[in-house]
Amino acid sequence: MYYTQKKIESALRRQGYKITPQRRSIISAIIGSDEHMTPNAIHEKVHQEHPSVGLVTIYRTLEVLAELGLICETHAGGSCRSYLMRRPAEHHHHLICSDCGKVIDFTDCGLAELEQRLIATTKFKISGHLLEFLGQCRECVANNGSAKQVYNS
Amino acid sequence: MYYTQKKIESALRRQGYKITPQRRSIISAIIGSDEHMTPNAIHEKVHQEHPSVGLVTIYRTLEVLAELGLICETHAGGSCRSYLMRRPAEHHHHLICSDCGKVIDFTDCGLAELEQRLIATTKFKISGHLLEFLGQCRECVANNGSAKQVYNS
DNA sequence: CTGACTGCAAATAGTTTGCATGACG
DNA sequence: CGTCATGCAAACTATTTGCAGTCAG
Repeated sequence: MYYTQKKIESALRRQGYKITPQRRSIISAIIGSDEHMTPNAIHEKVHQEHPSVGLVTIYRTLEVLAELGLICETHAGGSCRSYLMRRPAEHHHHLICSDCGKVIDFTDCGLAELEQRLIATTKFKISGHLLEFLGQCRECVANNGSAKQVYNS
Repeated sequence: MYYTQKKIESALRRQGYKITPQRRSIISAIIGSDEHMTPNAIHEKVHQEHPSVGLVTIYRTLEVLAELGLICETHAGGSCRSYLMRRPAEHHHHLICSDCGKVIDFTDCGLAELEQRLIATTKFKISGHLLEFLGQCRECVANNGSAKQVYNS
């Protein structure tokens, strides 16, 4: 279901990109995490094994991975910076805990009908959609109090 | 339906904020535009009338307006920087042209059922959702060629 | 009057680029 | 071996903050 280290590496190789220890480590860091990660978070994680890896390399590797569609960006909680996460091969959306950052994927958004209606009424050529639910996971609800209202619902 | 200059100003006043010519101008710039605007775009527009207004003031005013829920942020095309737009008072979503930035609002997303299902299966406390369709409007389809695939669909 | 608002300049944070060196294939 | 990748430093862009003067209420 999810991409494996192997699959990603062979995809890279197939596209003429070289496999370096740095890239291996970056890929493994992304795959090994259940949460969205900022470039910075990835850097810290990679740094533990390979202290010499620069943040620049993270950015450049992420660019390549995103280009090949092996990772995707999301927009988590309040801040709008680009977050990245491992990505299942198929269409999916996210349910994000705004407290701990936990991400749950789901695929059945049932928006096809709405999309058709929008196309009919607006004559747009729709290329995709972004759907994210925000909230608090059970653990964070238990720990804190009420959820912050992040987006209008 | 949409906030008017008057309503926004009285909301500000009610909260103890002062109405200055700069703020008036910023509000009017946002209200007067059909598209999402970056802080920079707002600055340019405001600058035409009041050349002395600094970008800093734009940021500070936007912060206040967002705090009071009078404007909202969105995530347009590829780039992930924060964009802002006028905001209807009620629940709505956006259909965004990734070429020209045109924004169409719609309110009937029909996601309530999905939300209930997610709550049931994940035990999340869901505080809201973000739904944006990306594509090209009729004009841009006519002018260019095929749409770029921005988000997975 | 007085606290809130503004503009400037400087500080931050995040991200990108140029270049010489190093390593994958 | 040639080419692509890396690391460093510097450049850039977007945004925030400190401060002294100004203005709305």
